[in-house]
Amino acid sequence: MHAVLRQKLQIHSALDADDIVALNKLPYHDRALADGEDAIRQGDRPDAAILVVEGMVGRYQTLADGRRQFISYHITGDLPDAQALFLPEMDHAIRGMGPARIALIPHEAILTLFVRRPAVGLAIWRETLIDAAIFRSTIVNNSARAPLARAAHFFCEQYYRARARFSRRGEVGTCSLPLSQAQLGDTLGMSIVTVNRTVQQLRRTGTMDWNEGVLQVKNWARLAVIGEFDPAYLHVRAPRRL
Amino acid sequence: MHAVLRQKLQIHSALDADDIVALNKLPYHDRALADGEDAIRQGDRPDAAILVVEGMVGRYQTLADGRRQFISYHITGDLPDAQALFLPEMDHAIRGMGPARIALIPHEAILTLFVRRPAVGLAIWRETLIDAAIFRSTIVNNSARAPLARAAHFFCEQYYRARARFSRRGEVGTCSLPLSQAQLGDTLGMSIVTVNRTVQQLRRTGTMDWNEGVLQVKNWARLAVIGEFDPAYLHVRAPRRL
DNA sequence: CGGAAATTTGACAACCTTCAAGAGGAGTGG
DNA sequence: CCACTCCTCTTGAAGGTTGTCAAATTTCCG
Repeated sequence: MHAVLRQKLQIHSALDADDIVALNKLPYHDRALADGEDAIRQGDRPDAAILVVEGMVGRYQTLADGRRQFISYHITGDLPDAQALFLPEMDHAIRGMGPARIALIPHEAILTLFVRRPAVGLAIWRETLIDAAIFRSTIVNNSARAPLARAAHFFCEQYYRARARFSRRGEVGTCSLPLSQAQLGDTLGMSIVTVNRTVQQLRRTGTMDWNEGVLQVKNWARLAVIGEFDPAYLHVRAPRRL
Repeated sequence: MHAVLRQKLQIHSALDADDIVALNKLPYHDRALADGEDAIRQGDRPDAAILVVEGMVGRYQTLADGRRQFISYHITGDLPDAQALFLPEMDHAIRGMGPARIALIPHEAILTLFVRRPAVGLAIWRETLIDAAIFRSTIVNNSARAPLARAAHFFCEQYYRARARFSRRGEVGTCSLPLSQAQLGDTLGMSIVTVNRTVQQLRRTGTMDWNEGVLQVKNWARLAVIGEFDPAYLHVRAPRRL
């Protein structure tokens, strides 16, 4: 758990030895999430923050008529509800996409750490800012791009984020993306039928495949062109050449 | 300028006398923005933060084919590019919607202030988190709601944010919303024709009007129902009864 | 093996976008 | 002062895309 958090923060922020010592003393407890199980619900006032240790979790809001809109997905090392440190009431829920493992870190311990080790606070602040940058990109993607480009951009982002952390060069490869087509529809704002046809159309380009929760990228450059994908907004400190 | 910033932060954060003294010493310089003038462009690396003093500014991204997608709008007291304090490269641009006045506060001065007065840093952090909450809501709105509800929700948000700051109770009233219908289309992800017909449809409900840059709310309760608007996500500390 | 869930396909209607053109103002120059 | 241009708003019509409805097929899980 401590290693996961440290590595994530060090992607974009410099931590000194004392920061890391303090980080490693953070108390936490593990929790397993079943597929579809909520870790937090809309309206909750959590007193601990979530760190994704393994698997994927998704954030979503529920609409008046019961439909869901997914907002973002998070993988190992992400802090999907860091904003709850300062905004007491959750405006969205968080659930496991497939089975996942999370660590719960008491807010109190994190806030104490911020006082003693401001650099850690800034690193987590930066984390929340990257989160917001991804939201901005999602607004643009879901509002302005046609289905094919929209889906391609989404796949690019998921692949890039999964890969940026685990490997350096990955023109070709796979990553986990354990969603159903219905859930992808609730992510991109398209009907399930359109999702299905769009994914098939993408497959026919030969740039990617997506089956049984695994995304396979066959031609990164062309997929990125289709999705108009420019990873600048992910603000990885030293942009990785994929 | 100092009063504008102080009042904004005090909406949601407690500042003590020393915090305010330090805040009032922040250096800045004023800048006038003409209608449509960019304050910052995508790719810039600004060394000063923007505080909106008067008027409205909008953030937008430009797509591959030149189309624009507006992301958010900001009024007096907002810090629309606070994220640039820690994410050096701008992933979007900021421009005046109608003539506006902004104050530029050097990043260096703000960062120094954070060290001496951590409460101010937390207040601005909270500001960026509310920003992100608004983004989440925008993702949901633009992805999942039909045109009528989508436009209604947008108008509700703009009205609520404008009103939350300036007056307590405003079931009925007006606020400035200096956009063209084309720009609203680039905000909500709808064509200009659909915007026009949707606004007319909203007018016919008798709940609102929008003309010459002025939004007039005639029946807040019904407009909020049409837009499925719940202001919880704006995280105003003591929710105002509108 | 059987039932449920997910994916896939087809058909049709509805909605939205695009294209086109007209109306109403604001600003400029003759 | 009027004509002209530009911009925004508005309206109409046509065509295409997407959503809805429905059902078949495949996959997953107990």
